[in-house]
Order: sequence, then C-alpha cells, then structure tokens
Amino acid sequence: MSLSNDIARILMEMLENDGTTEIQRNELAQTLGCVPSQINYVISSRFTPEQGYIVESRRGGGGYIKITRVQLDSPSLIMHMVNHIGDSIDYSACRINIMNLHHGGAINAACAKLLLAATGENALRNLPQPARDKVRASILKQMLISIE
Amino acid sequence: MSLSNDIARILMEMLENDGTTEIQRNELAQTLGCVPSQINYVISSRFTPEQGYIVESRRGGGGYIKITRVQLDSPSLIMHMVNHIGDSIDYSACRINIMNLHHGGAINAACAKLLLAATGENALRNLPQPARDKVRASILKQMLISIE
DNA sequence: GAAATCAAGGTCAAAGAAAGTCAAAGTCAA
DNA sequence: TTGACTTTGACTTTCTTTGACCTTGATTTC
Repeated sequence: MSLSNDIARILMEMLENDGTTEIQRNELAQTLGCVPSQINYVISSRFTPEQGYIVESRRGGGGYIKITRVQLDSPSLIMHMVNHIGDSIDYSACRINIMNLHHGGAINAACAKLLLAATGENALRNLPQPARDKVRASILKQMLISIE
Repeated sequence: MSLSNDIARILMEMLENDGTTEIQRNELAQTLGCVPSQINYVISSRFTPEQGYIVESRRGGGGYIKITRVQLDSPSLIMHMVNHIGDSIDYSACRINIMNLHHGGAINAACAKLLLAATGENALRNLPQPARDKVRASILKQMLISIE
C-alpha cells in the first residue's frame, strides 16, 4: 500500500484511545522515513472537516500538530451537512442550512445566531465573489465541526 | 514540552492563590536553569495586558517583577473589544482576545469555540495574506456584535 | 554628599527549532 | 495518455532560546 495510507493508518491508531493525538511532525517523519511535508499531505487529504477531524498546530520550538476526531454521536445532522456543503456556498443556501439545523434541534438559537453572523454578507463584504462563497463554505464547515 | 511553556505554567500556579505574584527574575531563572531574559520572553508573550495581566517591575537591589491578573468585568467588555479590533487582526491576537472574553466571563465555552473555529487559520486558509486578516477582523466583529 | 560599586531587571538581535507552502516530478489506473 | 493522487525538497514563517550589553536603584566609600 502507499506511504500515505500507512501514515494515515498510524495516525488513526494514535487517535483510537481518546480521539485525540498530538505529534511532532519532524519526529514522526523521521521514524517513518519520509519527508516531513508528507505528513501535511496526509493530514490535508485525509483528516479534513468532512471526515470529522479538527487540526490545530503550532510552529517553533515545542511545536506540534494536534488532531482531534469529533465524536459523531447521533446520526448527526451536522456531519451530514458538513459533507454536503462542497467547497463553495452562497449566502441564501447557507442560511437555509443553518435554519434547518436549528429547527431540526441540532443546534440552539445562540449557536445559529453565531453561524449566521460569521457567514453573513456583512462579515464577508470585502471579498469579491468567487472567493466569498468559498470562504463561507470553509468557515461554515470549521464551525460546524467544532460543535460537539 | 517547551521551556517557555513550563515557565508559563509555573507562573500561572503562582498566580492561582490570589491572582498576584512577585518574583525575583534571576533567582527564578536560576532554579529553572535558564537564562534570565527567558523570563522576560515568557512574560511578554503570555502575560500581556491583552491577556488580562498587569506587570510591574523594579530594577536595582531588591528588584522584582510583579504579575497581577486583572479582574475582567462586564459584558460591555465585548463592545469595548469590538471598538478596538480595527480592520485587520492576525490569528494570534484574535485568539488571545477570544480567550480573554471567555476568561472574563463575557462568553461561554461553546461560544468561544465557535469564534475560534470561524476565525482560525483553517477556516481562512485559502485567502492570501492582506485579505485574510481583514476578513478575520470583519468576521470577529460581526460575531461579537451578534452576541449581545 | 558625591562618586564608585553592586544588584537587580530590560532590550535586542542572532541562532535554533519547529511547522507550513508550493511546485515539480513521479505513479498508476481508467 | 491523461488526470488524479503521491512523493520530494527547497524555501518561508513562526515561535523559542541564548547571550552580550544597557539602565536603574541601593549601598558603600571617601
């Protein structure tokens, strides 16, 4: 199998315990005998919000990469939505989706308000159009995945 | 873990009691086995006014460094922050501000998580740099305004 | 009492230690 | 044989560590 798949499998195993893991990129690359940026490739291709992961990192001395699997408890409306957003979404579709989540009981009113504010036309006003809907999709996904 | 994080943790512990502590820089550096200016680095990167600390010091014989956690008050803190964000903000300043609101009791944990997700580097990844920090500022303000 | 000395803390820039980005080159299946 | 996915490595950015030198306040000396 491919190197990327191996790395992905290893990361999955690390996540098995409590759904979270913290690695040193260079160290892991060393033990796997690959180039460090390969780790980034694996993460960006297989540990995305769509696949239910949150990734945080820090550079410099003592730096790290932390991966967290979100626990999809119920047949979650939220994950379903994350997977249907695609890489671009306009304001009205976004709004409708957020409302649906709210009415479906997946998110409360306060949360819905924040989602609407973050993805609204005002917030993204200074972006020209192809970019605006892309960023909106990205923000929406990151926010949804962060809701537990 | 990094030396700086250790020092920060130790200082936090010292603050736990009554929110204030007074250290001798050289002495602390000695017991930690680090160079004295490292203490300054930790303080200037993690105990700033932005993060809710006041630092006072005195040189010369009997010198000291005193750190005080400032008591953050009302949710009008939110409006104050909105007014001081400006039209551009980088990720680390943004994160510090959000944490600050959270620790000050102006927003709860769920809300803080959403703010962090919406303004994080992952969410804004596909924007090039001057735009990224501008959009971040815009999103942050819209979200904060929507809260109260 | 002024000058010298000692005892702190402050500043800054260079070097080091991570992680991130990007594009070129390789692979492989349809 | 083209297009998607992988692999690699050069270069960038961010955060940390270190040390040489500076400033300030207290104490001692003359």
